[in-house]
Amino acid sequence: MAASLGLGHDTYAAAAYPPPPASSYPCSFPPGLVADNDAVPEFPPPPAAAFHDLLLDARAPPDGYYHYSSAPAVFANAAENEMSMLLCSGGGYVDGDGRRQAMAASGSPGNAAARPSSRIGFRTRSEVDVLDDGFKWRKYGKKAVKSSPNPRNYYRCSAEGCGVKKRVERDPDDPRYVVTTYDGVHNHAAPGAAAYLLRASPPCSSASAAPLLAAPWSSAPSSAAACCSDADWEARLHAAAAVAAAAAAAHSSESSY
DNA sequence: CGACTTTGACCGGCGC
DNA sequence: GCGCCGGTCAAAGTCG
Repeated sequence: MAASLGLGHDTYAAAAYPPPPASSYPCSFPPGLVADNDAVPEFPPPPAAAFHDLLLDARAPPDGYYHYSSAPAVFANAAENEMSMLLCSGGGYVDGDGRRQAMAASGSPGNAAARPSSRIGFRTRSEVDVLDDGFKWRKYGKKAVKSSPNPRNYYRCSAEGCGVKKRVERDPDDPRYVVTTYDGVHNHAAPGAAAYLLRASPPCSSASAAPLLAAPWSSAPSSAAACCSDADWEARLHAAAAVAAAAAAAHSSESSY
């Protein structure tokens, strides 16, 4: 695995931001999830990292332009599923050549005034390209990109008035992985698979995002183990990722603008 | 027949 | 100014 995580052209320069102290992670990974040491050797896994708290840790940079969360990456393995996650908000990212790029916005790429407030990328090992995250998406474009042999697909949330977009592509370095990048924040509830995740508050999180971040592992370990088959777990993990991403983005926007 | 996907064209930003 | 590139549009095709 390279020093930075390959997300197609939009390689997130995670190495530029050191991990926060262990004390920033007051909670535990959910049952069955472990940090993936091999994926990012320069980021030793926090000893006790809360998935949702990491997601909530996005903050706007001082210059309002570009940053990574102080918890730049979350890695998880569960049975046959692996997922890694990166947060980015504030409207910019660093491409594969290390150049700082403006966030493209709908209808006006690079327009700082119109750019979305957040972008969050997931890297998930999956045989299917499009993960069911509980939201309904409409594909609006497909593009071969120079940085990857695999095409990049563009989706928009089908909900009326919701401008959330996502890009999906196979990792050029490892086609077993799907890289999904979300732009924006849903302004509506998840109509499908993610809905069942919206339950009791997690043990520690911000009040604003708590309802969205209540993942399966937020309940007692015994009940979590009892309700999750491998397939169920994978589905929940995917859905939780999307829900958490939306919440993290919302939190980032609330605290930054 | 409506919703969705496909795909080539188009647009704007960026580097040279 | 020009060409490259990523992102989006929109017409045509497909599907249930």
